[in-house]
Order: sequence, then C-alpha cells, then structure tokens
Amino acid sequence: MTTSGGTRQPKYQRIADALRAAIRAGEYGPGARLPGENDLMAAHGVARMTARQALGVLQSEGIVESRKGAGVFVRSFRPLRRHGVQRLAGERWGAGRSVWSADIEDRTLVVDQVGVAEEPAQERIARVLDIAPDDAVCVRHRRYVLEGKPVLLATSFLPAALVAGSAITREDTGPGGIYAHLDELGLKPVHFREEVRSRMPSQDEAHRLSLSAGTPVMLICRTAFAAEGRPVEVNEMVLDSASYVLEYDFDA
Amino acid sequence: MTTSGGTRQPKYQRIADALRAAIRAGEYGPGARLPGENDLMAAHGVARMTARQALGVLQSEGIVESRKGAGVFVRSFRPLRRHGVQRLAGERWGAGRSVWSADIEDRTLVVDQVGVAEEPAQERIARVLDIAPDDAVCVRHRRYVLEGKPVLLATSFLPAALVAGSAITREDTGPGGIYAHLDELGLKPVHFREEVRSRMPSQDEAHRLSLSAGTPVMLICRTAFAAEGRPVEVNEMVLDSASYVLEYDFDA
DNA sequence: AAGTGGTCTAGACCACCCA
DNA sequence: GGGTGGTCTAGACCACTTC
Repeated sequence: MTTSGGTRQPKYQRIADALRAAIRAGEYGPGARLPGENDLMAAHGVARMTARQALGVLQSEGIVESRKGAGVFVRSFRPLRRHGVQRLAGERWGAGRSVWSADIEDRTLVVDQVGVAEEPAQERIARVLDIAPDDAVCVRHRRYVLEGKPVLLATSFLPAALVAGSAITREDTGPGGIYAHLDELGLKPVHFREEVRSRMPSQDEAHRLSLSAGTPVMLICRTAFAAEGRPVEVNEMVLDSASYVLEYDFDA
Repeated sequence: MTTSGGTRQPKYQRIADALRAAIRAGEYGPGARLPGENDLMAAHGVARMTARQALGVLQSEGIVESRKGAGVFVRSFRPLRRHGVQRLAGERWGAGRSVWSADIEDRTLVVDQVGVAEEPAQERIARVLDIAPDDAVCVRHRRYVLEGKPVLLATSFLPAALVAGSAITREDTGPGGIYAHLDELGLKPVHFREEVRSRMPSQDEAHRLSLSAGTPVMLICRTAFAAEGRPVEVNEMVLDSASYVLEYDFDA
C-alpha cells in the first residue's frame, strides 16, 4: 500500500456527499436551489458529465429534483395520513359517505379520472376473487388528486355476476361508494386484507402520478370479504410514496 | 419537418424501451444476462455513455442489476410475507387466495447483529413515548438476515426508567422477546400502531441491507401501548422492499 | 488475458425557463 | 438572450470477473 492509499472514492461521490451533507445541515432548505452543473464544474474542477453524475446521485435518492432550464432544487414532503383500519369502520360508509371522503386533515382528495369496464378476469384476479379465469369482472378505475397533484391510482375488480345491473357498473355510483352498494346487494364487506409492497414505478405509473426521479410507489392490494369469507372486491392501489403515510392500528 | 419526423424520443429511451419490452415478453427471464454496453453500442450505433444511460434507466427502475466485470442481469423477487395482525391470519379468510400466492415461508430469519445502548431520547422519539426530551431511553438495534442476505434493520426505543435493570437492557435477553419481558414488568403491550412509508434508502441503509440500485426501502414505525394507552416501545424498522410484502387483516 | 462495467474528460447541440 | 439541465459523442484508463 502506498502513501496515498486509503479508501478511494469516485469524484462524483465526493461531490454528492458534500451536497448531501450541506442539505442535511440545513444549508439548503426545502425548495432551495442547489449549485448547478456549471457551478460544480468550476468549484471542483471536473467535467460536465461528472458534475451531472453527482447531481444524479441525489436525484435518485429522492432528496433533490431537477427542473429543465431552471435548476436543481431540494424536495419537500408533506404526506397524507391514510388510516387502514378505522377508515373502513361500518359507521362511516353506512352513513352515505364514500370511504375516501373521510380522508384526512384539511386537504381534500378529488377524483380526477373515472373509468368503468367489463372485462375477462386476469388470472391473478380470478384466483383472489375465487372465480374461473376469464369470468367477467367489473373493473373500476379512478385517479385521485390532492391540490392539483395526482397521488393515487385505484383499480377495483368485482365479479360481474355479483354486481350486474347495480350502480356499481355506472361511472357515477351516486352517494355512498362501492361498499354501500355492496351492502344493498347483501354483500356487505365484513373483513379486509391489505397487502403492501413498494417498488420503483413503471414509466406509465410515473407519468400518471407525475412522479419525479427517485420516488418509489407503494402498492396496496386490498381484498374485501363478505360473510362466510366470500371475496367480493379486489382493489389494487398505486400510491405516490412521497404523498402518503399508511397507518394501521390493532390490538394484541 | 423531414420524413423521419414524429415524436422525438431520446435514443437511450428507445433502447431502454426495447430491452424492457424484451424482458416483459420473457425473452430474458429472471437471472438472465442482458446485452452489455459493447453489444448495445454495436447494435444501435451509439456511444458508450448512451448505452450506459439506457441500462441505467432499467437499473433505476429496479428490474435489472449490474455486476461489475460480469454483466447486467434481470432481477428476481421472492418476497417474505410479514403479518401485521397475527391473530387473524390463516385459513379463516382463505376462500380467496392472496395475490402473491405460491412462494414463500419455511425460510428462516436470523438475527445477525445486536446492539444495546442507553441514550438521551431524540425529540421525535420522546414525543411518541410521552417522556421529556433527553430523558434516557434504552435503544436496541438488530439486523435480520434471510439466507445470507440482510433484509431488515430494527431499532427499538424504550423509556429507560421503565426497563432499568431488566433483561431488556442486556444484549442477550434470554428466552422470550422484548414483549414477554415487558409483560413480566407489568407493561404487557395490548395495542399497536404501525405507520408505513417508503422512500429510497440512504447510503448507509443501502450498504447495511446490501441493496442494489433501484430498490426502495419500506419504513415501519411501530408503537406498542400497554394498558391505559401508555406507550412503552417505539420500533423503527427499515425493510428491503424487494424482500417483503406486508399483510394487514382486519374486520369492518 | 479478454471482456465487463465504473469512472472521467472535453467537447457539442438542443429545449426550456426566466428575466 | 443568457443560463439551465438533457442528450450525445469518441475517446481514455481502471478494477473486476471469468476463463
């Protein structure tokens, strides 16, 4: 080992580390503009691509966001809180409000896009709903927007045989939402299972949620069960992870 | 506009799209090796950095993984299932299977690293535990490993005043976990709250969990409450999102 | 030893944002 | 119009894996 030895670190990492430390120290607060590519080239004596790579590190860590022609800025977060358990308490959807309208704090979620279709069930959906593959399912898609920014994509699947002719198959379900209508059909959901994952978004998801680089999505797959364990709905949700905190309360 | 016109797309995106489509079509299965930088340069007539950028897109989407000196490979996933509410898990609601059926279980989690310390409480911890800032807390850190791969970092915080002298303050707690010992102290947890988020990992987290690029972490902050709503433990967990599916079961 | 991905340079042109 | 980030080139050397 020579005198110079030690842990060799790439230049772009050193630059990224310095910027990250400065951000953590509060030198650049939320929304602040970072030194640009030209600044970094001059300050550290590196080529353009190296300065870019340094900024790319922070971007893919999700702590920084670039705006074309404007600069690189520190991101800020103010997540919504989603209550997994109480939000589905019977009182709430019995009273004629949609479950989502129970959402949260002083900011309001708005449904932005709605689509309803009848399709043959994909295999994994058929398995969960306990129906034959290619049996028809009612597919309801919605996008939710918070203060102009899309934050949630939701797709519900219901066995078409159960909901044929009901308001569930129409774009505007009227008051109460899906669960109130299932109740009217004698299919009141009494149990729920939610499975939560996280991954980086597909291109399509990133586009539909206007996600900036370095922002993962959370996936919630919720299955609603009526009496006797009969699955009546599968709801696949894609959430902007920068906009949500999920909360689950339960007893030992 | 010339004959070539149309929607202008960057070359690296076109290349990335082609590779992604090939992977989705099953042309490259899990673990398969993709065309390397040199292949892409030749096949598409682009410079090295452009080929690299294309592969970088897939890497930060988490669907591909590069191994230095070896190549770029399609990633494969086999997540563990973590049951948030154990008492309700099982066959009771088993009429419909879960979406990620097949896989899992029978693989064992092993604790890899343990550390115990007494420290002044950070402000956010003090607030949750309902103690004064800088009151002493017992901090227990653990890392869990699944088949050689670290998948979970957990840090527990308990008010030092409650657990002083008990086995909880020792590295080896002996038989039974923390909750059994809390029970012996008359502080049996009867209620839990879990808050779930997701984001890209810090450098430190990525290193301790051996995460490859494009892999977010899930964060679970669990608070345990004893009788009368008294908070007795806060457990902050950092999970490799590629290794976990969280499941929550609850009644309406 | 040959091939791979990782780092880095010194240029270039473009589209976009803001003053 | 001047500055910004986004794309792209044609080279180079290195550390690493694989054989």
